[in-house]
Amino acid sequence: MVSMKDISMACGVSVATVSKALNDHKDIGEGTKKRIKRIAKEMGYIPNSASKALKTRRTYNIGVLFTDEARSGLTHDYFSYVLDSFKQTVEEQGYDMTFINCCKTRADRMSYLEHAKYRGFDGVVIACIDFYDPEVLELVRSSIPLVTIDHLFNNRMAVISDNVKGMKDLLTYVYNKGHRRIAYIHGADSAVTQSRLTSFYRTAQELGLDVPDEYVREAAYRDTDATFIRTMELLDLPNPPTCILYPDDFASYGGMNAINDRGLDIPNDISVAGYDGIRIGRHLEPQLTTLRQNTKQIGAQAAHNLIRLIENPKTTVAQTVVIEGEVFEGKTVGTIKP
Amino acid sequence: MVSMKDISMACGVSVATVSKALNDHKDIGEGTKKRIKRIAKEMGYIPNSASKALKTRRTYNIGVLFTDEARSGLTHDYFSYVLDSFKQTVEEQGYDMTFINCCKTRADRMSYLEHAKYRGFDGVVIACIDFYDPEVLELVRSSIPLVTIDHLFNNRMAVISDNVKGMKDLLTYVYNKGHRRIAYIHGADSAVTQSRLTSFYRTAQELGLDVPDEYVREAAYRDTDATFIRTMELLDLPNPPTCILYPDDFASYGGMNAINDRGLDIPNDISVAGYDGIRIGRHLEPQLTTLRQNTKQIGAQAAHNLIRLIENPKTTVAQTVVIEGEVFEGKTVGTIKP
DNA sequence: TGAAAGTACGAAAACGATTAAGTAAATAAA
DNA sequence: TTTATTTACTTAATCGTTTTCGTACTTTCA
Repeated sequence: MVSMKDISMACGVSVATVSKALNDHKDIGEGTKKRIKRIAKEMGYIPNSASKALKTRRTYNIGVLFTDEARSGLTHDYFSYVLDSFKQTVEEQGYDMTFINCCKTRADRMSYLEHAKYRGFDGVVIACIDFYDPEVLELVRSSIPLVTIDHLFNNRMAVISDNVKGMKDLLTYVYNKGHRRIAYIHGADSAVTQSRLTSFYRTAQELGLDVPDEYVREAAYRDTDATFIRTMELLDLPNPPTCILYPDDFASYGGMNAINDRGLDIPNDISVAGYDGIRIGRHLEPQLTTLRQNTKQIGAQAAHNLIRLIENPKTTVAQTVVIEGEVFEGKTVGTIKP
Repeated sequence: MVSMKDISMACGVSVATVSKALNDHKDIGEGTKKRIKRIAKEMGYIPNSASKALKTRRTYNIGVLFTDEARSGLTHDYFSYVLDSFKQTVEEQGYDMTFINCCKTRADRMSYLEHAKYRGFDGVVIACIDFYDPEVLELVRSSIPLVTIDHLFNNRMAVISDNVKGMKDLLTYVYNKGHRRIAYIHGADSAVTQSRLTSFYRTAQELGLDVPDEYVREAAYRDTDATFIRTMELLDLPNPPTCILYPDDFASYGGMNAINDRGLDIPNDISVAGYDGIRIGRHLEPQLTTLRQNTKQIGAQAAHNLIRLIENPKTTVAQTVVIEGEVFEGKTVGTIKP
């Protein structure tokens, strides 16, 4: 490994001069600077991030915490797209991304915060996680620059998908297609669920829509078995809905299976809509009508805001960015004639 | 940030003693060791990975290169599961995972190898990538411990899904269901494609199966449009196949759409099979028959072998591990009576 | 011509750890 | 009792950078 010392010897200057030349400090002569850079390149010099970090206290490394219950957020349709966009954006800005170790089985493991300090992350992004985990709270209460996705903490930067407008738009879309008996199978309790549920009720009221209690049921996100059962229950109602909204696209297929099993046709006999806009939904027939969340924007905004926060901690106030999605008009919501 | 120096002062010993005590060296008295550890914990001491790496030349950090054409491998059904398993395994062993920066737009970017050296990765894993990229070759020719997934380089460790046996098993399964006119729409050229294609032909021969040239067509992986077109072409043949194999599960849905558009029923009129075993395939109706690759094993083996290589570079020879998948018997391949 | 400014570089300390080598005291062996 | 060994620590160098403070030499300006 060739170091600045090697270059300094090859050039007949001090290491200080090499450092300054490579970092374009102004107090180095043009000629020397050129020469040092040339020799450095010739010798195949690569800086050492560890020693750089040690001196400057900046790692240009961002910690990511994406942890589903069982697995990482990597296998999660929605979050993997968000993460992908986040990654692309931070890399454009010269930052790297390291996962915060979330293996909870090791005896000598560190907490999330300890791990973040250990690695010296310049900032941290959190998503797809149990936000009530004490370790998450510890991290959030720390002084590390941090951005959360789809969850709001006090005085912390957040990027959230606009679930209020999303649900409103989706419900309104369905309403405008003539549906008046609309059921909603929602996900398990969380900030996201609450936003959508509240928006669902409020929008229904605004539209003058009657929503019987039995039309609103709970399932878990991405749980096709749960939505299958809930859907069966809805279909068994004396006055079943003409349209069912699901927690997310993936789970909606469980519901659609129930509907198909009953010999009903989508969208002629009953309509369905998902939430997320996962890729495969656009490639299956009938194409899934859904609220497509803007994962590209969410990831990019989270990255930009986090980096801004890192690079000027004073001027940036904690702010929340809300990213709108849009109704993707597939073929699973049919028109009801009055 | 409390450092060893702070602890040494609080304990009235030298920093060397603190270091040795915390690292359980044998030449520190029991009492002192206990005391130092206690005080360290009380003071909230967290080691500094940068300075540790600087001295020891070990980062306990693994670089990952997962790069699809446009995006990272994060949004790739198969690879995201492999990566998830890899992550879990390395974390259990005390390693972290950092992405190798693959943003190719920055002017001052580093090559993959440069980046790996810069960050001092103890090892690198590569998958889901253009293995002919010159930068990848540079990385492969370097002396960094490295494991590739689903690709074989000379003298490099590799973990590959058993595409030969996989295709053989899948084709044999279909054959045993009575099919004799079996088409194969394969993916674009790559090591994986070649293995499967070769195995397809060889197995066909072993089974005494006639495969007309027009039954074998090329599409791209995960490209539903391509498989849609190829499927239409197959259906237009004077003597169309009774079963079509696809490049992967995702792409198979493009083919199934074509089949449905023709008013044909799966599996009664025609059968299809995918490859991968993506999660949603098991939750859609009809359940997709496919070759389920063992992503859990692939990721875990890659991690274990890489870490073994890192921890004893001498004794470990470059080896290839082949992980078998298994036929997942869904409902898309029907039985043909003789 | 002399003082003030500016330019181009170097010396050395520091970041937070590890580790080889040294040392003093206690213990064991001769 | 003397010598050898063991124990428990310390000293100091080092990893590869960055950065403050000097310093020698030039240039500028009164």
